[in-house]
Amino acid sequence: MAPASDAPEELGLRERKRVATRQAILRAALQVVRERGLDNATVDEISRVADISPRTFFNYFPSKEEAILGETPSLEGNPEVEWFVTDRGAILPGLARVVIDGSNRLLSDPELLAERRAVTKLYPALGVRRMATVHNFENELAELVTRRLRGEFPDMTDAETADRARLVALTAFAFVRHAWFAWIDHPDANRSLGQLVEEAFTRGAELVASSYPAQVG
Amino acid sequence: MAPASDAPEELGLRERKRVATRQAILRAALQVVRERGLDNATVDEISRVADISPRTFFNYFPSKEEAILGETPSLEGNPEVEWFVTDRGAILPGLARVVIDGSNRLLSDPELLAERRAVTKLYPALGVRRMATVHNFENELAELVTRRLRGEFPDMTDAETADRARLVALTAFAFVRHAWFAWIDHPDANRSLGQLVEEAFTRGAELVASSYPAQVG
DNA sequence: TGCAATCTTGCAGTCTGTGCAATAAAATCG
DNA sequence: CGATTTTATTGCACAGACTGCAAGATTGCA
Repeated sequence: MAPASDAPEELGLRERKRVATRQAILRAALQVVRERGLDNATVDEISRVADISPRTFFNYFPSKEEAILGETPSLEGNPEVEWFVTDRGAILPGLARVVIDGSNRLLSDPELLAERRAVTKLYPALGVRRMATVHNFENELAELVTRRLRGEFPDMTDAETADRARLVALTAFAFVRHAWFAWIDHPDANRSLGQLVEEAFTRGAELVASSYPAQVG
Repeated sequence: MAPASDAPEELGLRERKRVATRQAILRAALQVVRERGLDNATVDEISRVADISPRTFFNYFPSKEEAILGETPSLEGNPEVEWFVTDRGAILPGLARVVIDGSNRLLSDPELLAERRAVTKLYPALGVRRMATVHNFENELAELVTRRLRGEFPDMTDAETADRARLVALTAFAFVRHAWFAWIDHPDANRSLGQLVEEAFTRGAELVASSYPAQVG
C-alpha cells in the first residue's frame, strides 16, 4: 500500500491530469473575470483560455460561478469534528474551534485565494452567489450540532434538538461570516482567517452580553 | 390631497392593472410549481397561466425565482427605523424591535404566504435562492446600524464603525433567520413570525451567555 | 378628440446548462 | 505487449433564462 499520508504522492496519470485541468479552469476563470470583467466572462471564453472544450467545463463545475468562486468550505475530513460531538464544554467555543481548524486548512493556494478575494470585493454579485453555495456548509454545521446535542441531551425530542441545533449553527455561522467579510475587506496578512474567526466569536459574545443582561440559565 | 392612509385607494386604471398583473404572475408561479413541480415550472408556462406574454413576465420580475419567492423583505417604510437610530438603549433588542415590526407588516396576503411556505419547504433549492435575495436585507440592516453607531460613537473611525455594524447586523440576522426557519417548519398559526423573532433573540442571547462567561464590558 | 407617456408583445439573439453518442486516452489483465 | 474495460473529452442538438429593440396597443391628460 502507498503511504497513507496526506501528501499527494503516487497519483495515476489520470488523476494528475484531472487535478491539472481543474486548476487550469480555476485560474482561467479568475483571469478572464479580471481581464474582461464579470459580465463578459463567458464559459466559452474561460474554456478557451483553459484550453478545453466548453462541454468539458461542465464536467468539472456545475456552473460558471462555482469555477470563479472555487471550492466550497466543508467539514469533510475535519479532525476536530469527532472531538466536538463528544466534548461537553461550552458549545459555541467548541464549534469555533472546529471552524478555525477548517479555516486554516483552507489555505491551499494562497495565490488563487488572494485573487479570488480581490474579485469578490470588486463584484458584490459574487458575494451574493457565495451566500448560496455556503448554505451547504451551514447545513453541515447544523447537522454536526444535532449529532452532539443528541448525545448530550438524549431526552430532548427530535424537533427540539433540531431547533436548538439550528440556533447554535446559525449563530456560529454569523460570526464566521463576520470574520469572512473582515478578511475580504482587509488584505491584512497579519491576521489569518482562523484568527479573525476567533475574534469574531469573542466580540460577538461581548456584543450579546452587553445587549442582554447576563442571565445564565 | 388624497388620504395618506395605507389603504390602496384612488389608483388609476394603469396602476390597478399593474398590480393585478403582478399578482397574477405571483399566483401563477406558485400554481405551476405546485402542479408541475419546480423543474417543469418554466417562464413560458407561468406566463401562459398568468395570461401574459413571456416577454411581459420579465417586465415585472428580473428572474423566475423572484416571482416564485415573492417580494424581498425590506426596511423601506418601516416607522421604527428613525426611532432606532436615535435610541440609546441596548442595540440588539432595538434591532429586534425594528425587524419584528417589519415581520408583522409582511402579512399582506396570507394565502400566498402559506403556499409559498409550503413550496419553500418542498424544494430546498428555493431556500438557497432566498438566501441570495435576502442578502440585500442584511445590507440594509448593516447600513441602518452604521447610521446609529455614527450618532452614538462619533469618535469611532469609519472602518471600526462599519466593522462593528456588520457584527451587529449579522448577529441579528442570524436570529431572524432562525425565526424564519422555525416559521417555515411549523405551520403553527399560534405564533406569528414577529413572536418567533422575539423568541429567537432571547434564546440566542441565552445560548451565547451560557457558552461564554458573562463579562459585561 | 388628439397628443404624450406608458405597456405589451414578438422577434432575434446570447448565454447557461444537459443528454447523448462518438472518439480518445489511460488502467488493467492475460 | 496486446486486448479489454473503464473513464475522459468533445461535438452536437436542444431546452430554457434573459435582454434589446421596435412596432403596436392602452391609458392619461389637455
